[in-house]
Amino acid sequence: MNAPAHLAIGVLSQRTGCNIETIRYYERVGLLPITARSASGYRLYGTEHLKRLTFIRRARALGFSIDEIRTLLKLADERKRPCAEARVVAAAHLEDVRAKIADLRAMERVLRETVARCADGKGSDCPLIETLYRGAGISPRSSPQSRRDRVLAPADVRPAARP
Amino acid sequence: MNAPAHLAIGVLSQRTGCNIETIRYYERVGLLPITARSASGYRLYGTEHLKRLTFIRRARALGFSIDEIRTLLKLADERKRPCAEARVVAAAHLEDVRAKIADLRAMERVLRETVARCADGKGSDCPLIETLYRGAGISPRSSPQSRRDRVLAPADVRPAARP
DNA sequence: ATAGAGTCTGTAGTAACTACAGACTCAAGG
DNA sequence: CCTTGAGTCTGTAGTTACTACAGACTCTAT
Repeated sequence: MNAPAHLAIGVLSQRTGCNIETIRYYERVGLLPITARSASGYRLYGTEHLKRLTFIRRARALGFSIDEIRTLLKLADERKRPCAEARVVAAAHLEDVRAKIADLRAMERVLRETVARCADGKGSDCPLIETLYRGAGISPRSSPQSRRDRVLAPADVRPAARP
Repeated sequence: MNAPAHLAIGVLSQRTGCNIETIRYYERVGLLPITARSASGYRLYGTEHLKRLTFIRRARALGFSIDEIRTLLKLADERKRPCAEARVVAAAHLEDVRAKIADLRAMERVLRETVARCADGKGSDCPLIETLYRGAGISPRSSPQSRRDRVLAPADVRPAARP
């Protein structure tokens, strides 16, 4: 065992690939516990934090939200009958992921077709822009009370943040 | 033609399925022009706004960011050689969408497998939680300088907002 | 005249971070 | 012992694309 008893935040950051500000953020929002501090106020972490943070990062990489992870961690912490409940969380999330894939596939198809028409466009107008202006065979909504933005995809499909 | 000369914001909202606050937001961020106002200060819209907003909503539904739409609109407004440039924007976006699909597929696979193991889990521990803690055949990063969060997907894969 | 709907501005909230500023602390070198 | 540079601290503000108010007007119909 060559692991030291306490790790500084920078070491934890390196070991998990999670940046320092994010670690402090996870503490603020309650995913990581409030740690012991050194005499001068530095956070001190142990291997349990390393494991927990790894868990969090993996779950995030699988697309779980912070809230879902909070639930999962609570279940893991309780260590009683967590399996069924954890499965519910994961299954719901799986459905979300599948819905998202379906939406993105629809986007992909329209984009691909439009870009293709753009590529061999000999006319004066840009087919891409025409498509967006005139609509790709989709009419603007007629019923105002319909809750969904039925252009191509459900209303709640928003692009993920791309910095 | 039964379209009136000016539409109030609420009517524009109904016709486009875009909510009122969002319309004002688009004006603030420069996607919609600053409109004429009635004597009492109400915004007045015409069919050109209706078309433009429809364009914006469709582009958003296809996952274009506000910034990309700004570019697209500028090209459409300029009406000179927009096709090639618009195609570049759309093609880049198409690549993003494809990358996102690939990432989500990877998530889907791991989630599906994990949930399945969870369903027929006869042991005492939850395989889902174990997976997250121990890793799904993926080791925690060793090289600190590697830029990507190589758990399953690139670091910039974040789940889309789900209210 | 008055009720109820529509609209206005401005601000603040959301998710999940990221990016500072300005102050401290720590370890190594001279 | 002092300095230098790296590490860490807090707190606040920025990001994206909206959404949700509060409080004040205005418009339409009865």
